[in-house]
Amino acid sequence: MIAKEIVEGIGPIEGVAALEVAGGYINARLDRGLYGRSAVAPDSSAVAARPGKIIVEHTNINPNKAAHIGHLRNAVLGDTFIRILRASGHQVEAQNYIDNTGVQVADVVVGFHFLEKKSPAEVAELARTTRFDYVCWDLYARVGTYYAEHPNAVEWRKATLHEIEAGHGDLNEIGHIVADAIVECHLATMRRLGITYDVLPRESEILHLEFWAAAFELLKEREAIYLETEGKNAGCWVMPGSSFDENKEEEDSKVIVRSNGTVTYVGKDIAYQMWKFGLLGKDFHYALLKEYADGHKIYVSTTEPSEHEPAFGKGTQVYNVIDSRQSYLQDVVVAGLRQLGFTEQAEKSVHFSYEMVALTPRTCAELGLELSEEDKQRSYVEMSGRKGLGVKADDLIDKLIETAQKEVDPRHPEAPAEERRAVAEAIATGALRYFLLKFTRNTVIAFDFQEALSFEGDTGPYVQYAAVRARKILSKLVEQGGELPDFSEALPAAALSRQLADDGLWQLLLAISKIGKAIDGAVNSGEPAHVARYAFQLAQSFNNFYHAYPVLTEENAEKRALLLWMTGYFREQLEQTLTVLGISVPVYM
RNA sequence: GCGCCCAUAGCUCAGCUGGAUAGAGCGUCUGGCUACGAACCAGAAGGUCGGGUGUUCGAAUCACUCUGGGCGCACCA
Repeated sequence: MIAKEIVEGIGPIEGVAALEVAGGYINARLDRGLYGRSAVAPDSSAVAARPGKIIVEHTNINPNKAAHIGHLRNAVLGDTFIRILRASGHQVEAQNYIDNTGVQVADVVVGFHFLEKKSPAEVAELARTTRFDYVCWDLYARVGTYYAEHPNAVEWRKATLHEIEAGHGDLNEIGHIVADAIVECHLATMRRLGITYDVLPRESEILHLEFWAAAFELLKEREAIYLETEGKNAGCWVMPGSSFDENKEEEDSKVIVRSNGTVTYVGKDIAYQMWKFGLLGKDFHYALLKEYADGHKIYVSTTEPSEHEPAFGKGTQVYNVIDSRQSYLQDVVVAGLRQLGFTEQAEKSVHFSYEMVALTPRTCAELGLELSEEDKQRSYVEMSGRKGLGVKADDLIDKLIETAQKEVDPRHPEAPAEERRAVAEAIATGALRYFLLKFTRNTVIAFDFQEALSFEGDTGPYVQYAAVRARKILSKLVEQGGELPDFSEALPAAALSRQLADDGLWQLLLAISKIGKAIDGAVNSGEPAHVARYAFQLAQSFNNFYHAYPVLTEENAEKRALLLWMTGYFREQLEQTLTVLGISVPVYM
């Protein structure tokens, strides 16, 4: 009733062909010719640059062992979100924090020095000649079991941490050899997936440049923390529980400085978060760590100035890609900023959280890992670096390439081996990135080899395949001596109106033109999975089109022009979407 | 004990700020390759959205509650 009155009273709208009443709803039918025309001959599609700089910190792997699939989820989420932000016009800085002086590195040092009795020179030799991140992976697990059996061995860790902090001695030297070598391994692993960084801020510089001291003074001055005089935390500087959770009381206070005067992890993190916003009053110096063939440079923090050092930090918004298990600590960090009076920055601090990657019992069995009866009943089992329980990133990538190669080789026996290898790599990394992105962030991924190695259905290769098919149609056209018409001439609004009366084609056009919406949605919700989902739907629409509308054999000239234009438009939009996802399109499949 | 998260088809997951007959993929069953290459497509079967109460014209979506899972809650990082 009301709907009918509205329809009758509203009058004609530009671009809308008809309004219909349907069971209390009003359906607007777009003018297909006009809509199509705006896609064939767009006015201007440049994305406007946005003010400010967004810092996205991700990866952050302890440099003491090989990266595993949990780390990959972090890095792929972070890297993709960066690409999404950049696609929507933001200036973004990719940071990867390196804790090269922490307990995890110290434990591997303990392994080399106390268990294996190796000198720094011998460790350096190992780093050069072996699959070092794998060696450390095993050693770290060994140290873990050793601690469990010899509780006193924790003294070794203490001694090691002490030397590393003081900055001298064999233990310190081994620590830096290990951390530097493992960082190189991680960078190489991530590079295989197209992931890179702008700057690597390291804990060693945070320590030597005394970032903490500056933050400590400010925290005391603004009374964000106080010296506890009684109870279990007597002698410690603590942040009251009420600062980060209104339901908390004094007894839930968080220790920031221990009674022995050393700072806790959270305290250091507050100082670091302040630096990211340019609030600390201190800064790093930088050195060029590496430069890739494509010109991309990665800088690393240093204590001494060098020539031509770029400026990092001073962000207006900060995303910390950290798994959801650390949400409590992230809350404390943000509360620290707020208590210091930096309310704006506190609001611009986003814990970009995601659930862990666990393993299915079946995958554990395939890896030869023994599980308790209890674990076998679970739907997934948590990974543990300390126990050496996990799937190494490079092993998984290798396995994916191997699997892809088995599909590629028989399809293209005549192609050069090198080219087939490149195709297999594109498929493997596309499959992996897509697999990690298709789940929304707060879904626990129960990793399963069979599922991850699949190239059919809702997978990266499915999407790549659609893109390859679109390219193939266009290249076949040229091969047959044809050429692309000038669509702006060949497809005036009237022609589009005629051709788009076909619902199948109209639906495809609607699907293709929604990329901007998908990206905006992903930015607003912080959900890269939206873009992955859009890519899949787009590929589905195209595969459908591919079967329903033979392009090159179409005899009606106007329709053929439309089909060719659609193919090209699809190809363009899908490739753009895949680029945002960090997935490349192989030359053939 | 307190806090956060999750529960949707046999399995794995979507479902954005509540809106029309709840969607994919896998698996199962039927069909489709002398081809713009089937890593594909078409079709079928399969769900009282964990239970309950409430708010609303309207709830998978919001609130409360119960049940069953997961993860946190150190002078560890």
